[in-house]
Amino acid sequence: MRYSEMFLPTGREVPSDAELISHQLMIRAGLMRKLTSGVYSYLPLGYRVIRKFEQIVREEMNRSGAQELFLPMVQPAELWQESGRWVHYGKELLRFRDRHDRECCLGPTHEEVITDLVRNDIKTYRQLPRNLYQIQTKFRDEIRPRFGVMRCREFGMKDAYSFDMDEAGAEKSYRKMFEAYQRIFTRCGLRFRSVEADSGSIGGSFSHEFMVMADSGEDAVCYCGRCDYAANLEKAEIARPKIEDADIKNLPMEEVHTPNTRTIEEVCRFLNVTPDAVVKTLIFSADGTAVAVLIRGDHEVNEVKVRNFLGCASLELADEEMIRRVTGSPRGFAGAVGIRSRILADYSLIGMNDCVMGANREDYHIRHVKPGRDFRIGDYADLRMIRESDPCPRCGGEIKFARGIEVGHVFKLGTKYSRSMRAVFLDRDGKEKTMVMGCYGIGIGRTVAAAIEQNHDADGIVWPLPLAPYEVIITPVNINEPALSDAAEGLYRTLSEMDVETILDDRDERAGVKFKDADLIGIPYRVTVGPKRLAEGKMEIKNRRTGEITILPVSDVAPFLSTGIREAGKIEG
RNA sequence: CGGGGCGUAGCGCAGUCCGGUAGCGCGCCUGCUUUGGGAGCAGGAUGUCACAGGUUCAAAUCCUGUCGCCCCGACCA
Repeated sequence: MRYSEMFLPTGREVPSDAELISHQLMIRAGLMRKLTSGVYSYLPLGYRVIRKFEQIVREEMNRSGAQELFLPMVQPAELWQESGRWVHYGKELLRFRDRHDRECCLGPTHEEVITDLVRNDIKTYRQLPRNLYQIQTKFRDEIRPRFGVMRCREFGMKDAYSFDMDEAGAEKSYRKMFEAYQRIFTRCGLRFRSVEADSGSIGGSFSHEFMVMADSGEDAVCYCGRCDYAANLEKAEIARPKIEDADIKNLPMEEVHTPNTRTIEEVCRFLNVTPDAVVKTLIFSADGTAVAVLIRGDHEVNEVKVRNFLGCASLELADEEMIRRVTGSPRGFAGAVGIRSRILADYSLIGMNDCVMGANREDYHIRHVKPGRDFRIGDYADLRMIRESDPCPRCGGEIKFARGIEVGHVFKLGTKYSRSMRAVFLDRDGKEKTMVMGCYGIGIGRTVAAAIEQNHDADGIVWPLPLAPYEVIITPVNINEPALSDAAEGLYRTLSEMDVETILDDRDERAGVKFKDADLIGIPYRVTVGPKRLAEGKMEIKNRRTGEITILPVSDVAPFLSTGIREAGKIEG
């Protein structure tokens, strides 16, 4: 493509509303523009990158045996009422009425539609298993869209759904997707990690997130330095500690006046104890019912774990009114002694026998509390966040923390949708069975943004070759010199004939401007056509990533680039 | 939704306190010079100062309301 004919508006200024580097560069490099909050247009250059990534996704999905189809974005309310999500899916589900006053929604995901499709047309075990996928626009009315295309409302997603006869088959389908995802992100040249993820109320450990590692990532993950354990922080398990029979104290409870001490730090300072001797009592409202969660003062509660343990749909910290009802005191002084609610305790409370707690009375705490003696704990469970000092739950090795961008999620659904929507089949002996499902997503735009987070420098984007919108940019230093212009045109023609994706920067601009733009948009190879080299019959090839310069005779340039690109493709493929 | 900030030319911003001719840089158009890392000179175009109402002789500026956008907390690809 000739640069002079392209719609490629680049910018020198950093847009004022962009925080993340990927967001800034996607605007500056002319990849996209915002239409309204959380809704973006892709410009030609950006769309080429999207298409490149989609193609890799397609190839690997097809290779895994999945079949591509295309489902509607507008969906009828009835399907969502059947699955129960019309009520349970929150405000992210954009609902509206059509001219006949029929309730509809924009698809935030497609389990309902695909399950409906499959239940109508798959009737026998002979038609199973199947894995169907699409690359479609989703709409989720996010509370707070941010970070450009990273968390937006309208976005492209590859979503796949597997249907199997039984658990064993579903596990096989899951495995295949997991491997396909590994190949996809490897081919893109991204540094990523698959981590165990929360699978919500469906249960099981069959959920993995694919995280592109980046400090700007919204997700925190931990991984073991010794074994291959890796998990989303909210999922990371903590082994039940062994009970050490340390010195068992049996001091009587004592209520102490502790004015102006609401935080753990203040209590510790006042009573001269360490945070691990304090027990925090957090009052949650679980589907409207009060539950007290006890956690050591130096730990943080993991709400996902609490929610999963209770199996409740909603879990939030109780409001002032509920706290008063169960503790009889204002927020900040809750304790387990005498509390009127169910009590859950984190494993770390096991063996504690002399702790400080709120007294359920304003400005008072109790010390020398002994769980079991002074109050009863309903259940012990793993309810806290992992810390960097905790050992690996698998091998006891050292746990490390990192941040990542969730670009993919593989999920075993079980029969959640197939049961509620009656997706059944007849098995070999004529018995009706419920299909076992899995679902598998990849954020298309988000992966592209994540690739930029990981691949940029002070001058702009540094595309991994498989995602680059063009592979080569030819930069004649001065378009008004016929010799330079002709040589550049000649190379452009040769490369195009060799199917090398090339931009010819034929703009009547100064060399500096062209170099800056080439760097900004991140084309992997730049061929500079300048007077000095050309007089010697040579051209200069610069590698965007390494900065390495190769000087070759004119006739060798195209073959060099073509084979270089092909080789790189082979390695990544 | 709760808390904070912003809205002035295509982009980045000043001007707002203290009311009085709407500005700067980049970009854009024309011409000449220049031509290997965002050129120089000369000339030029571009504004519903977010919107609505109010106060005033006079409002970008003061008052009230509305909308939009961004950032921090409840969700997910």
